[in-house]
Amino acid sequence: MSKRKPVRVVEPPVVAERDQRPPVEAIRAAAFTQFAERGYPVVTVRDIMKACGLTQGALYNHFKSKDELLHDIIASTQGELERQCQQAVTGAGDDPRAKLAAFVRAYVVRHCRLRVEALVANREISWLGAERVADIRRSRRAIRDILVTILNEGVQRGVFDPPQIDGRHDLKAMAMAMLDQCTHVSMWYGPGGAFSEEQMAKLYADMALRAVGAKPQ
Amino acid sequence: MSKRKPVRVVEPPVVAERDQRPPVEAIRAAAFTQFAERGYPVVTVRDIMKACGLTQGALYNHFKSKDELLHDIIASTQGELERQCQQAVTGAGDDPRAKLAAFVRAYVVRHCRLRVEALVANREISWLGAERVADIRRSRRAIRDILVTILNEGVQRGVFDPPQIDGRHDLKAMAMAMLDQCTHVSMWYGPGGAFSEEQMAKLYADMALRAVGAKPQ
DNA sequence: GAAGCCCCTGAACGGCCATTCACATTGGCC
DNA sequence: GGCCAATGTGAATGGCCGTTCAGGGGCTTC
Repeated sequence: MSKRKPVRVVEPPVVAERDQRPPVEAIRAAAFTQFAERGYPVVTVRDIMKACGLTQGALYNHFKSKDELLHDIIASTQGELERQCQQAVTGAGDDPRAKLAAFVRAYVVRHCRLRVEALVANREISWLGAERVADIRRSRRAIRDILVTILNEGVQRGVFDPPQIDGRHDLKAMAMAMLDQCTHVSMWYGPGGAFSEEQMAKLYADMALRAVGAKPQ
Repeated sequence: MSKRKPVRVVEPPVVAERDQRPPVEAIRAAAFTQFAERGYPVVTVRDIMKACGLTQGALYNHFKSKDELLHDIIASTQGELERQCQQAVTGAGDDPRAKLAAFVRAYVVRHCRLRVEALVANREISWLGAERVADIRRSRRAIRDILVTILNEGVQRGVFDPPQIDGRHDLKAMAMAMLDQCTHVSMWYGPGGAFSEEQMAKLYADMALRAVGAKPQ
């Protein structure tokens, strides 16, 4: 009757065959799956290593600590996300409307396609030690700032007419709102549904353009 | 060098004076704060009880388990949220535009004002055992359905003209998107900022109305 | 065939976990 | 004053935790 740990639905991993990939990758992969299914604090080093056919001690030949392992996983998806957002915007030409649409579409497609990666990056980030969390936050701010810049341009050029509160805009809040919205598709979108990733992305881009009051192109 | 637990930024609680309120409430309050600051799995029963000036064993005179304690906390805020949403809508008259605005405003004001409650309810829910999570999910679905119903009415009556994908609506997806957006104000809104809770609520209501293509009233 | 390196093993360390239980201590009521 | 229920204590139970480290294989390179 003494259940020692909260379990988040899924049971610990069975023993596995030794993963054939290079050990660092095998460990990363196993940890990723475990963190996604059960959450960082209840996944033990032993669980992770068992899942790729090694023993506890071997982890420390490849990572300094469990914490570093988590950071490694989150940082790599976060970095790729930032790159993709930047790329989408620079490839979209000069019109703020096109930039906004491209940004949202890229962001949403990614969050539909790499749901699990997004989930881990967003849900487990709070377990990172203070030093290791800093660069992830920086990247998030950078992404937000891309969006804020687009909104600003749109307003300056008169192609966006966003809602005001007492005569003032709050473009930062709007950017946050949009990002929250787009980020959390990953929490409920399933590929089995009636709409594809691209259709979702289009829907979200439409909503974003409407929200900022984009003038017809 | 053997840091035993991930810490989520904040240190365990110092010993506290015995809380003067009735014990159940004192425990609930202490647990709530601890869960909010450090997260369910790393908060120990000893931590909670120490924070309200009791010892571990006493918890079990008031709750069956740590799990039940968490459920108790989440269920009470979730219930109140559901009630407030319902109330806002029924008090808003007949026009779907008014209903939508009222819903969003109530939801956002609450999530700005009770940020921490929202945070705990959303972040820690995944630690609840399968049996205990069911009624929370039911309540969430109920809230979503209120929103879907409003959107549906608006479309039927021709006062909403939401974006389509390949000629079809996806009102459920739109409802989810709006809820995600509104829920996560609680993650970054701070009362020190330039805008009040009510101003935020108005901003979000405006965005929602624009997103669904509400015709001018 | 020796040396050096990389990688893995599994025991060991010091400590903490949720829950139970025999045992006080209270305070109201006869 | 005696009884009872409610409530609190803190030791005990049977574990598991992240990390370290001595020991040992199996490579390559001389």
